[in-house]
Amino acid sequence: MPETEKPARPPVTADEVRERTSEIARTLPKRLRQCADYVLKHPERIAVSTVADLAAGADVQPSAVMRFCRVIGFSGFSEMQKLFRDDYADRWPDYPTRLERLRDRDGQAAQLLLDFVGAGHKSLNLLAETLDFAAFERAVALLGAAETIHLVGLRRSFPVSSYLSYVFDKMRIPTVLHGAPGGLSSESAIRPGDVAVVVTMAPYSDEAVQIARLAASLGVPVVGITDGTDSPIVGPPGETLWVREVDVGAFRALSATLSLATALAVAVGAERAR
Amino acid sequence: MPETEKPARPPVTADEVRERTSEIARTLPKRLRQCADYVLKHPERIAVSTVADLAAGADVQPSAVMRFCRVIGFSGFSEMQKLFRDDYADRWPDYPTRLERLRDRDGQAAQLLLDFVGAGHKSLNLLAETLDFAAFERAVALLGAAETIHLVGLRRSFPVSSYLSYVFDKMRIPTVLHGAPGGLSSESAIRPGDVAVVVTMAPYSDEAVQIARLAASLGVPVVGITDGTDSPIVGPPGETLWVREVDVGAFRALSATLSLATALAVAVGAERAR
DNA sequence: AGTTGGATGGAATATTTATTTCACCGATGA
DNA sequence: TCATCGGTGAAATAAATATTCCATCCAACT
Repeated sequence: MPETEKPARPPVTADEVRERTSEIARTLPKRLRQCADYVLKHPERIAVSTVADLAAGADVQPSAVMRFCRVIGFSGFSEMQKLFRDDYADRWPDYPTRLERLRDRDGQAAQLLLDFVGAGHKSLNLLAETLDFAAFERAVALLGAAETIHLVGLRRSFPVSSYLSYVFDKMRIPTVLHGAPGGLSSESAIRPGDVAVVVTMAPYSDEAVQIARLAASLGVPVVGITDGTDSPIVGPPGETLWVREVDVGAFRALSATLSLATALAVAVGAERAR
Repeated sequence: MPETEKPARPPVTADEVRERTSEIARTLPKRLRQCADYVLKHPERIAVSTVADLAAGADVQPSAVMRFCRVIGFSGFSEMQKLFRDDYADRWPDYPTRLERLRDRDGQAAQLLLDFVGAGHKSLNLLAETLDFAAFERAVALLGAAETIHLVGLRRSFPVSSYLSYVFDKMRIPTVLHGAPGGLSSESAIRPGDVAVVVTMAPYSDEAVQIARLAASLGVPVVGITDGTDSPIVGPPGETLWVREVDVGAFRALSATLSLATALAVAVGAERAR
């Protein structure tokens, strides 16, 4: 028996709803198809309508609308509507206020999580506002032309370099991941024509800095992702991208750094596809 | 006797609401002024919020919001909301707003970065709004009492487990990181009294699932971080935490997952400090 | 200090809205 | 022709939400 096409998971963006809807619209029975057509035609109504309004608009019964929501993967109309409302509100983001509403949650640990979420929002904003986009574009060009990309990131930055390694690999771009815990040193793999991405945050790790120096001495440009002007990797030919993470107590998440790194990798992939 | 300032007739456009509001804001008592300020600052919220939401945003009681609606000239909140909902539908599609942000940015790559930042924001919201906080607290308690914590995460999830390893290490909590690329299998290190944290996202990696099963068979509880109800690690004793990431094209960042993981680790550290 | 009147918070109530249920319909295949 | 089953509509129920009410508070005035 063939697996059912029903998605186990509800969509997370309005776009995803549109996609799924148009995908399955042709296969739906009459009334559900009317719902689908209406949703495709008037997506903006969803955020501000009731089930009854929507049903009237699509010329069906409310229960048909409910069924439609389920077919798309939601638990019901409310869940779908929430998505569209958030999507709308996201254009005027005001995350602090939104989080405030969740504040009076149960325990300590829950508070902490909200703190990290808040810090993540702030870090992302900071990134979007302060990033040197010109340098970012140049870094993309540089990496787009590289033969092999060397990824360097230790300790706190290791998740970043390992994620870069994963994303590049998925796009079939050759990389070498340096400094993996317990891994062997692979510094000798650095050759002219390559480019290195070095991620290091204060306090800067000696090994990362050394690999950066080595690369520079071989004429290999370094794309640095770092967090301060006093960073030791500023200087050698290449580009430097600054990110700042907002911290929670003594701890810092990686939201901005990882978003930057991911965008960098995907942009490089797009660049190379041409 | 001077005419009262109360308009007998309700406003008929959203603009009119704004005008009246800013006109009388200074003359209003404290709570009503808070409402006025909030409405002026976030007019877009009115169409998609409930009275309770608005009240929370303005930090007043719902009844204060009701009074505010009356002061402006409406019969109640519903009447005001109706006005804003109609207004909202008229403005659709709101691509201009969206494009505006994008247009003044230089190139494609910058574009992409902003997309990832946007996805990050959404993912964080989704996390804050949908996380099962009770399960989160239970997971913290579980890990707080563990002897050794086993961290399992491969491929896309490896950055998460390696970051957990870093954070736990910083707090001097003993962990074993499994499945490091090129690392040796350390499954035999799993012993009763330990707890495992298994991070795996669709498509689920076999190895991660197997380690989870092994742990379960040894009576070691598993704290699962995963993204779907059909995830194979749901089931064994322990807790399951669901996270969903909003994606950009075919790519997905890790903002929410990493924030959750970090918060989990720090909360466990705090728990143990007691 | 005592009185008064508006302002406020919180809880009770009314209303709207979402969701479930179930009986019926109509096509499809035996 | 009859049984079956997905699809459908309508009405019942559950849940969320708006609205009202009232006891209490607070500041201004006597």
